[in-house]
Formats: sequence, structure tokens, C-alpha cells
Amino acid sequence: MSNSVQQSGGGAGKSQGVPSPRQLVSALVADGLLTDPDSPRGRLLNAAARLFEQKGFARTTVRDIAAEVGILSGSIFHHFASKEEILCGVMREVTVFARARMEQAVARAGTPRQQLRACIVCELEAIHGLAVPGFSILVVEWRSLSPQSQKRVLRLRDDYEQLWRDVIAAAGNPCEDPALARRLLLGALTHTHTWFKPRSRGLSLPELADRVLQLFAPAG
Amino acid sequence: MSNSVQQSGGGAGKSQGVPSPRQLVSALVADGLLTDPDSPRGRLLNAAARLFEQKGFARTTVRDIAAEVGILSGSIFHHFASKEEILCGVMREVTVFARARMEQAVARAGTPRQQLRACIVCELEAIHGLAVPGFSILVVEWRSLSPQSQKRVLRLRDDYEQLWRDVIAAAGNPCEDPALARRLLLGALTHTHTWFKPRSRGLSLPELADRVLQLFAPAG
DNA sequence: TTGAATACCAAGCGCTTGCTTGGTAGCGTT
DNA sequence: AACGCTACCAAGCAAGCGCTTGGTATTCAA
Repeated sequence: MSNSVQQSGGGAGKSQGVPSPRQLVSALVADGLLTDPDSPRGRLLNAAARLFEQKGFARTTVRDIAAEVGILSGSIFHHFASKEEILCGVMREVTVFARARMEQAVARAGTPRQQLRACIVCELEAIHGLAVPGFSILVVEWRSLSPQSQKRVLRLRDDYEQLWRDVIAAAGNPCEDPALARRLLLGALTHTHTWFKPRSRGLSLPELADRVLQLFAPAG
Repeated sequence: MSNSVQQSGGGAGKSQGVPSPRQLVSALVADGLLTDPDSPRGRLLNAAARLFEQKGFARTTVRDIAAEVGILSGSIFHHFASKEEILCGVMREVTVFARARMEQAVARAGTPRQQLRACIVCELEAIHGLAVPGFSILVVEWRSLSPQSQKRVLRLRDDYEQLWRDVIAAAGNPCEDPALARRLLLGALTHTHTWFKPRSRGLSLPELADRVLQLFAPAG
């Protein structure tokens, strides 16, 4: 259990070594991969992500989202063509950020087994809102997206999944099929969303990660 | 907690050997645990289950459900107090039936490991619409239920889960915590809903069940 | 023959929804 | 000073929603 929650560094610090979440966002914004969270569009995306996660897409109204950032509902449509476009935007941003974060964590890990553990921790943190706000929307609200929007998000999503599959394959897994292992693992991890409370006493997140790792890579 | 597999005796279908699904339904109807599927209420529940599974609760209108059984939308409210009551009813019926079915399968299996496999097969079949229509609604639409409705369904749901936990405990599992194992397993199995196609060539359902069993009870 | 119960129709109410329209205030550029 | 761009407001439309109301046809027991 070395480690592993990196410290979320202070606001502006240009540090050497491990970049903070905020620095990662800035870098991705600079690369044009993420929307600036301080722009009107970015603020709307963040507010929508929060609400979609809390109440679900269908029960979140554009009026809710607008109120969250302090504008009127109609004004939203100067930034997005439709409500679904907002969901689509949220999913794209979440996917890009989660992938970048996991890439970092893998690069920082040592052995293949530690890399797999890093992925598990990463995704658990994301699912439980400790690192990637809105991540659970990707799973829960997938059906709220139209087929063509699904296609667009799926391309980014596959980058994320490919990283997982590579790590699993390198770690050597019990069922000898990285894609299958990932699918079972993904299900197990996302479902923790409904029962696991990372802040409660009892099972901690790193402990849970170890249990899962033990299951999917028993050679420990 | 020991226990608990009793066979739910039939009110009506007195056959020897293994009862068919239809006989099981009849028995449960006779015991007052299930709504007669030929009654107006039963027909509505079945239609609603089908639609909720296809399009989701939020995007299914009471007009859709009414049209499915050939009545007008207003007439629904002579059978249910609200749309949510329909969802609640569907979930209760699905849970009761799935539990009875799994009980049968467990009773029919030999060793504890075979019992665990029977549970896995049972749930996979349920999830993929091969045995318990509407089962996936239990997972996907859980948040569409009001807190008090959730409580009511949860009581039935816990019977179902207890059966699982007993079987897992008896089989001896890798992480020595039946509740945790069940949760990870539940996530893995329900998530197959999004990717596994039981009718396609490639991985078959029994094969998938074996892979999962191997993972959660490696002592094979 | 009556009366109550069941199952449904016909019509529509009141509300919420996503989204549109026309206009304006502020700001940076030329 | 004039322009254009961004960001937003004020007002409201059309459609769809869950649900209500008042009434009718059928059935069956008393």
C-alpha cells in the first residue's frame, strides 16, 4: 500500500515532478482538449456535471443548470445547441481528463502489477468523486445519449479503455483475456458507486483496491 | 443465517420434478406473491416492464404503456395510483420471481461450487432477458424510484441478496467476505448487460459463467 | 330487478419542459 | 465614434407530460 493519493497542490505552483490536478487541467486546456473551466461554457459544463451526477440527466432541467451558474435558462442556448449537447460535452471532458489522469498514474507506477493497482485506484477515485467530477455519468447516463452522440464519445472512451487493456495484459490476468477481464472489472468497480462510502470507517479505498487487485491478479 | 433454501411449494401446479417457468408463475400467483399476468393489472405490469427495459422509465409515457395493452392512458389510473407505482410494482414482481427461480436452481445443484455456478447462470439469464423479463430495470432504474418506494422494494431485494450471500459463503470465496464478493460479482454481472450478446457466436452464456466462477472461486 | 363492482372511454386540465425570439449592456478594435 | 462580438435578459411558445373527472358498458351476486 505504498502511497498513492497525490497531493492536490496549491493554486498556481509550477512544481517539478508530479503535476497537480489543476496543472493537469491547465495543460489540457492549453492543448485545446478541455474547455477552460473559468469560461462561461466551462462553468456551465461543471454545473451540469454536478447536477447530472446528483439527480440524473432526465430530472435535471436546463433551468436548474442555468440557476446553478446564475443566468436564465434561455441564455444556455447561446453556448449549447441543445440539452443533449451539454451531456455530450460533459462526457467528452470527463473522458479526456480521466484518461490523462490515469496515464500519469500508470507512468508513475513501477511493476506491471503496481500499474494495474494504480488503474484500479484511479478509477475508484474517479467513480467516488474524489478526482474526476462527473465520472459516474459516463456509465449511468449512457442511454440518455442519442446513438450518434454515443459514437462521438465512444472514440474518446476507447482510448481510455485501451490503456486499461494494455495494463491488464502486461500484468498477466487470470482469465487470459484482457478485454473480458476489463469488462468484468469495470462492472465491479462502477457498481461500487452504489454501496461503497470512501469516507466512512470500515473499508478504505486503498483496501478495497487491494481486494479487487487480489481477485483479478491473485499472484500477489 | 443458515438455511434457507426452501422450495416454494406450488399452490396449483402439482407436477413431479422440475416445474416449468409457467408453473412457477402460477404457483406464485396462487400464493398471492405475484399478480396474475392475465389480469388487466398483470398485463399492464408486463407491458410496462418491456417498455421500461427498452426505453427507460423517464422516456416511457403512460400513454405508451396504455397503448401497449390497447387502452387509453387515463384508464391506467384505475389500476395504479401513479406512474411510479407501476415501476414499483414491476420491481416487486421481478424481484419475487427472480428469487424464486434462483431458489429452485440452487436446490437442484449439487456441490456448493455448483450452487454458486447456478446462481451466476441464473442472474446472467435474468439480466439478458432469457428468464426474468424486466430484471435489468432493478439496476438501471433504481434512482427513478422515490426513497420510500426504494425502501419497500429493498426488503424483497434483500431476500434475494441473502440467498446469494449464503451460497457464496458456503462455496468459500477468495476474499473471505461474502458481502463484498457478492457486491463485486453483482457489478460484474449486471454490467454484462452493456456488452454481452448471448445469442452471438463467440462467448456463450455458460462459458461466461465458467469464466466468472473461475475468477470468484478459483479452486476449480 | 336492482345495485354494486370492475374496466374502460372521452375530454381535457394544469403544469413543466426544451427551446426561440428580439433586444440590450459591456467591451475591445479600428 | 462606429462597429462587431460576446454574454446575457425578458417573455413566452408549442408540445408533451402525469393525472383528473364524469360518464358508460358489462358482469354478477342478492
